Amino acid sequence: MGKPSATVLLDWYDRHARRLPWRVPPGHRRKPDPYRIWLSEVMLQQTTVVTVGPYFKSFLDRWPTVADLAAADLDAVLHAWAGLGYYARARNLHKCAIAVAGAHGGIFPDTEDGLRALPGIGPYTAAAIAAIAFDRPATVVDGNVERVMARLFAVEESLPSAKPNLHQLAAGLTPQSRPGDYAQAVMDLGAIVCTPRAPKCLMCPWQGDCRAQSLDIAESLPRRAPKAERPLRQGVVFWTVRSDGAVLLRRRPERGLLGGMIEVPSSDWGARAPADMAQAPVTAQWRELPGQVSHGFTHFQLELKVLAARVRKNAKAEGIWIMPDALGDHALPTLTKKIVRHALAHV
DNA sequence: AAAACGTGGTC
DNA sequence: TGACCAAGTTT
Repeated sequence: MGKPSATVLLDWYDRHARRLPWRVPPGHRRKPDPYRIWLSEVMLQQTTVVTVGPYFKSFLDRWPTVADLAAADLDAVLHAWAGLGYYARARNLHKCAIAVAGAHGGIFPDTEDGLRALPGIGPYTAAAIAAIAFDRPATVVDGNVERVMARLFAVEESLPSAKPNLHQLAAGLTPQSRPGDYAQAVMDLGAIVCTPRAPKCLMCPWQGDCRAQSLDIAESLPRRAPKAERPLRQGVVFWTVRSDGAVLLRRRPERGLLGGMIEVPSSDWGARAPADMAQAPVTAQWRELPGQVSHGFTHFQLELKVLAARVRKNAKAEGIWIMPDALGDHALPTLTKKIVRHALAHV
């Protein structure tokens, strides 16, 4: 079985490359803007191309350069990021913009090590920016590349322990010529042809070099260690409506889950919802709304009952009073939006 | 080093 | 419909 050829893959890429908002088409003379490459790569961390599209365009429209983004309020960035998830990315994005616009004079580092030192840029993103924006022969390894390598070389060891091996196999194929296009080509191959389920091996430019295909085990690779089960957590949220119509929300702490985002005040989330009103933001006549709000996080499933009450115009409470019409002006993550929708529909 | 960290789409 | 997964990083 021959070694998979970068040239063969690049030929395939020249014909099949996806047209993406942040991508310079293959063979194009224009150089990619490192700011756009960085912005897209951070947004694409654990997030699909389809989801990222509109966010990328609105960020670029609003903050065309890294200096513009650095000058923005963190609140505005979190608001614009709302719905994308993994909100630490938005805080690190802002930190990184400030670092680049400040200490680096508005110029992104052009080496993996230099990039790796910036907030929110890990091994994958540093390699991707070095390759795509600066055409350096960095080895770019994301989930697609891991899958492609596991199949090409029929790696039976399971993830995540196989990561170092897969990285080394990927490094052995990385070319000196057109490394940026090559990196995107392997990822496109994984997204279009070498898909997790039902890979289209007959369309693959590397089919003659793929051990997994010759063994007819492509779809079963890469193997993965069983993932931990997601426990169920429960709680109650307090939908507090003031006599002028404003509702009570609050900002979550900067660190941790949904850090810095706006939430509806709630009890702790535990194995069971608390039975008393001890954690209510105000003393009031609480009434339970029908149904509940369910939301899945990466590491637990959440179920929330909604309690509602009306309070006087001069009621004192920790938080932010917001008119329902103005909710769009704030950084509401999807969980908060679900609760708001549920409360508005049932109160 | 293992766990924390969101969300939406797919089959 | 529930499990799986997506251009990972941080602590």
